[in-house]
Amino acid sequence: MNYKELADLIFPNAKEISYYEEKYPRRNLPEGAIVTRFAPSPTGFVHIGGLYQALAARISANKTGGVFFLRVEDTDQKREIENGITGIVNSLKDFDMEPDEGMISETESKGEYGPYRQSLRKDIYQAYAKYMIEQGKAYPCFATPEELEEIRAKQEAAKVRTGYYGVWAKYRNLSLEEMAEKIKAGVPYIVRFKSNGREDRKIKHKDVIKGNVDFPENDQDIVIIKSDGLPTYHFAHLVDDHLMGTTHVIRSDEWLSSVPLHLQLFQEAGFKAPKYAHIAPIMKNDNGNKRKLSKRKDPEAAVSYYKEIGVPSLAVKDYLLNIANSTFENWRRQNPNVSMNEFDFQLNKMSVSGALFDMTKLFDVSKIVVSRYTAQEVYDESMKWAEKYDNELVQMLSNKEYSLKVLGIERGNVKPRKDIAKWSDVKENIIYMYDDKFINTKIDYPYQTINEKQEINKILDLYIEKYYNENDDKQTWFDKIKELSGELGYAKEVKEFKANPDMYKAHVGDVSTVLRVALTGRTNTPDMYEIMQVLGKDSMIKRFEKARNC
RNA sequence: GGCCCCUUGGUCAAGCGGUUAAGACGCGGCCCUCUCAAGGCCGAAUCAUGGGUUCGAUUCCCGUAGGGGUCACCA
Repeated sequence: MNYKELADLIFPNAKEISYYEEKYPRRNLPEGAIVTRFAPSPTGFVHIGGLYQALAARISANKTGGVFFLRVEDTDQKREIENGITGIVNSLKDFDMEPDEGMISETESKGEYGPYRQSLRKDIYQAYAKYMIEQGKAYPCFATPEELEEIRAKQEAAKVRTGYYGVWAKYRNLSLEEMAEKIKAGVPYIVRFKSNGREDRKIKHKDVIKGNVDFPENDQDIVIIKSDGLPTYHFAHLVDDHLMGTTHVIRSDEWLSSVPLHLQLFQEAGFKAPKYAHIAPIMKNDNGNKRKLSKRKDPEAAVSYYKEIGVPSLAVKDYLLNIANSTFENWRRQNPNVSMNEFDFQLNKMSVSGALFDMTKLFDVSKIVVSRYTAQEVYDESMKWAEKYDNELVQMLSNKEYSLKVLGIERGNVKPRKDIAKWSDVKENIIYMYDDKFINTKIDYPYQTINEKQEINKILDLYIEKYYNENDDKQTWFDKIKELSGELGYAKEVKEFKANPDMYKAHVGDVSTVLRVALTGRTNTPDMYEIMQVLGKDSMIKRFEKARNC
């Protein structure tokens, strides 16, 4: 019995690895091109941290003329969810980060290095596992869960490291004959890597993000093929990233401690190891404690959350890039309308420690993004959002011509309004502009300095009858409000009032407030001239009437 | 517990042996011919800690504390 015969016994139908090596030739890409991937498990919604990694990967590939692919790691069928891949594919699409290769739906993929779904690559993994056995670098292990438990208990009692290694690896040194015998007798087994590492030796590694990291060598005989015939993450990583030509593994830093193992795997298999970039997770402050954003506890951990509240995906990406490379913010200020692909993104400039997710900052970024939108764009995006989440807003927006005017207030000029962070803000922002929402709703008019009914009515009547003219330009319009103020004994200028407060009842600002409150039911609104223009005289008369009867 | 990583204002952070320790969000104030928003100006607020090394440490080394990760037939 030799390794080859043992390998044949275990994987009688597996192909030679040369078959796959030829089938998936090395990529022909320019020097420095980054081939990288997003490799999630279809076990739930896409996490904001996952999107963050994917963004770093997508941009790195774009910048270098490389490849970004989507590989689905579904080797744990127990944890899989219904339509998990679709969720991932759609999330990437929502953020305009579609992969160059990989899964494009639950079952379909594109690209020459597939399948891109690990459960469909079973034959490939087995071929490579067979190869490892032939080389004497892997072996069948017959340990039952009970035996493993027993080993662990002994290790804990002896206060030594737990795991399957060295003298504890009880099936590691079985003779090939003994192994064959058990297999033929039908004893269940899995396949383990035969580590030649030593815990007392150190390896040096340079992570693209974390920099120099030293570890002890790996000496664990980790499982490479599970009892269901599928590989573990580590082995799938070795095989897939080798065959798919990955140059950079960009992943969450919880994997950092697996680096010694992965390097060893590549070394022993005789393949070139990729570079590793371990990204710090996005954290949340939970009662003074920093912790990872949790899928279970934090709604904002799901990328779908941002879609639901209507934060533009571009804003989420801008914010994330802000965290990724702090120079981005400044660049963005200088290049407000340039694609983020033009930004000189540096993987190695990413933060080594986890940043707290700052929703306020995200909204600020978002307000800037939205302020650059035209009224038409705000309209389109709000409508798209509303159709899914807010019927009343759809109904309001269905009056398109009018809505465009409303959304156009203080928009498109040099100092565009910066008050919408998310589409779910829109309704509250504009609802008072719609007569059918305003006229028949009970309003508590928040009058301020001038709050006597009679005086208010006097202002409203005089203004609409004597002063207001729809054709006035803004300056004339305001001059008339001043005149109105003067006629009724109010100061035409605020400064004048402040200088001689005893000579006037109040000032032009107070008069304006009366008009504003009567018109909108609010003390704070955008520019009142524009509001009147959009409302039109008929609506103004109706609104003044309503205010008078209140 | 072992191993590994991290620690600059409330938050994101620049910094890479000599700086008045940038900038952004948030906060406070003032100014902006009517209120907001925006904008402009100003301000409060940071190098976890103890030892070294050095003429000089935020920066380099060691320890301590705190935080995080990892120790599966899960990824």
